[in-house]
Amino acid sequence: MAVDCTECPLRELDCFDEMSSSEVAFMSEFKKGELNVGPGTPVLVEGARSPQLFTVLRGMGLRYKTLEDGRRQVINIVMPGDFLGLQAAVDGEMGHSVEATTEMTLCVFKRSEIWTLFKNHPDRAYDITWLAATEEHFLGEAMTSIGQRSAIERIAWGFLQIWERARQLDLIENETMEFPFRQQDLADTLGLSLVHTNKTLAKLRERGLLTWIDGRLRIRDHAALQRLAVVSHGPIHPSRPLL
Amino acid sequence: MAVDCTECPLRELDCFDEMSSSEVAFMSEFKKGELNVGPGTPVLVEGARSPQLFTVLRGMGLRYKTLEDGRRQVINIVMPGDFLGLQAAVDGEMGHSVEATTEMTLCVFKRSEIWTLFKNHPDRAYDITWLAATEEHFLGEAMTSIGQRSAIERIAWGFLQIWERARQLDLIENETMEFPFRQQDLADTLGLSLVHTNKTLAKLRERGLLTWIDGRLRIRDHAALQRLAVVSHGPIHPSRPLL
DNA sequence: CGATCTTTTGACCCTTGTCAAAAGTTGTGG
DNA sequence: CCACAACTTTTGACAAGGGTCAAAAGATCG
Repeated sequence: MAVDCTECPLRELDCFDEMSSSEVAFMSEFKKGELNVGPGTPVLVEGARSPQLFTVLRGMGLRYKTLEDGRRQVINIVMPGDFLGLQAAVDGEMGHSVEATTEMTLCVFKRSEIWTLFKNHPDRAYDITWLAATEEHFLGEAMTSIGQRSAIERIAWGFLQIWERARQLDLIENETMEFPFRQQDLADTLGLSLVHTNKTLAKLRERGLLTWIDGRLRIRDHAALQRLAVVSHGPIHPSRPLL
Repeated sequence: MAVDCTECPLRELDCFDEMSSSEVAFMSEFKKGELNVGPGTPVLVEGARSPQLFTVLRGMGLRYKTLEDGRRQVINIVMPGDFLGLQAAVDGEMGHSVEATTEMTLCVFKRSEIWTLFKNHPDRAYDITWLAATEEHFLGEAMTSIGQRSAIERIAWGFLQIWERARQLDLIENETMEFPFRQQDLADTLGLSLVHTNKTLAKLRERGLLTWIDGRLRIRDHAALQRLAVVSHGPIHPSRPLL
């Protein structure tokens, strides 16, 4: 039932690094199994210790933090290839929660073996650090969006990010991609209210920049969105590690 | 002139992990020298490759990103013990810039040796990952502040963070700490305008929660600030690695 | 003692948030 | 297959938090 790392469908993609056969062999051993969860299932919980680490094999979800009074900030959108639980692995506990939005399949690793990994597989350890540093990079960009951009700029920026990731993962079919989130999720991602998000979205639609119907997103004018988003120098990584 | 790692003043602090003598010996070798820079000096530049990595030994600064039209988002405040340049080390280039605000002393490491570190010093490699994961954690919190909190909540939250870090670094003297930034810096950190930051700051002062005079900050009512900031569960780390 | 930078104030108003309700969707059980 | 509950999207009206502009008041410094 479970996919063996030797035939991991993600590894085929151009956006992921090549892996030597010994690396693949090690990952096969490191992988303890697969977890299948349905929409709405919490995968990791803020503040909790998790004995497990995951790599998303299939499906989408959200990472988020909640304030005591219920306000929620979505940190980012979880897509295939994302590595989950690193904070719990090194820090002891998670700084945010992760929840599946669609049905989702995760490769499961054992947290306690991460130390072995560092000791015996420096190349893989380096990859983990790469991922952490890259995530840090992304969060800096996201912070800049929320802190500096106007509502319409933020939404344009957000969709460009999502679109680019989907493109790399080959998730775009017929010019559209699956986008299974609610407007509320988008609002919480960008630090906007639901109502204002809705109205701003309408403007983008009216201007013919994008459509979002039946859970599928379509970018119709990429260039115009980029202009709107005031994108800074965006060096897109050719490929990244996969765990 | 340069401080040898064996007598690193930071290592004495409770907030940093103990280091074995062999670890110290390795760091001594890893350290290539010291860099002394004055206020306003750029240490790392967004988008640039840097052949060097740094650990802040003394002084304060800012990490920030700028948009093409000049808007600036401060990612966080740089304090002693902070490790700078990881993104450039693994990614090739920095996702943000770093600038010294006060005079600053930095320990200098050679980027190219980081791979040796991963190979021969898994414990130190693990520490680097720990730092990256913890930074990620912090950025998530900061994003939540900017995205969800009101102006007064953000400022309260921000000062609490800064105060806590200063406390750990034993930087509080006479109930006050050095805080060498401008209101504009604070505004750019929290995603607020200068004017509004100024007015909100005045409210906090009037309520007797804090003072900020002559570049020194004083928290007068810590509990009230925490209530204002709607702090979520804040597990403070007993100690962290130092590089 | 100007020149320059930072902080403070006041006036004004625009972007975004809040409230409320209608309209559209989806799913469930009878 | 309909009816109803529950959820999401859309609209409109209104309020306000926070932004912008401009200028005065304080600092800093050569």
